[in-house]
Amino acid sequence: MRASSVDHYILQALEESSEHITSAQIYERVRAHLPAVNPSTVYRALERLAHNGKISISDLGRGAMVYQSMNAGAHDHLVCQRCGEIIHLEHDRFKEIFSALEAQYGYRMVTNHLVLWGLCPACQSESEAGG
Amino acid sequence: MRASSVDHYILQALEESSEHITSAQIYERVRAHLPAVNPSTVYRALERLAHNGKISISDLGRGAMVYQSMNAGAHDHLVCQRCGEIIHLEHDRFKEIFSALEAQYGYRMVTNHLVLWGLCPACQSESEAGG
DNA sequence: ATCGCAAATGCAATTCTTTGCATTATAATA
DNA sequence: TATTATAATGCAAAGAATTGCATTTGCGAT
Repeated sequence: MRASSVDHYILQALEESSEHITSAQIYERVRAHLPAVNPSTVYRALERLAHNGKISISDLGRGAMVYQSMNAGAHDHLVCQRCGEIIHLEHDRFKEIFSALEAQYGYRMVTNHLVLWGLCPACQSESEAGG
Repeated sequence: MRASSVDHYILQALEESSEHITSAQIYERVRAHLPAVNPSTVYRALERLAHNGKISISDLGRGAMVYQSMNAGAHDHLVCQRCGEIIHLEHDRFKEIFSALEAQYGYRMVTNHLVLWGLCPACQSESEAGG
């Protein structure tokens, strides 16, 4: 496996940002160091890093995938399908199930930024009113 | 809320297929009934149906979203990040956690086709061998 | 230093999905 | 029937992400 400076700057961008960031944001930050870098290079690097367990990719319903370092503490998300509100959940909540799955299927669980969808209290009310 | 024949044919296509199907497959089946229908109409209908809790949308890593009827029994997926193998999980496994989340946050959980990522036994070996 | 291989990259094209805007269809009301 | 409001649609363009292919780069072996 060869090191890549793109990988380095991507990881740096992810470590520096406390929140999940989009590929566009990552691309901008990489470009600050490598002005001529191509978007596809960044996408490929992101895919490679995810493949190797360095980062994780989630769809939080923002229209673009968001990325985070695996070094950041594992946490999960409860997202309102309507208004997009995001609640962060302790990953410990799922540890038991994940362990059971690993034991049962021999899988090594990779997910540590699970996304659960629901309707927040406010949007439930609107939902009942509107149909 | 107005009825739409597109909605009808989409639901029909989903009920007829035991497995998750892609938007392309759905589009083809709707077009069998409405030859001139536009892709964006189908995408919008899919979004609408998901919004109204009739169907669910999942990314199973196939390069395109897959769709399923909410009438199909709730089940979740354990997907190998490398080879794409899909294991179906009983949704009951998560019922307890979901109930706890609903109680704690007042959310109504919508997810019933959760996707968990991992590495299957075979791909773990390859992973250790290859780096 | 040179050679050769595999990984990484650039570029353009393609695929998948969403969005803006004008138009059409539907249902309720007058 | 005519009117109005809202939902659904078509079309084209934009956005997000992936892919094919040729080129370049980095590393090890010679």
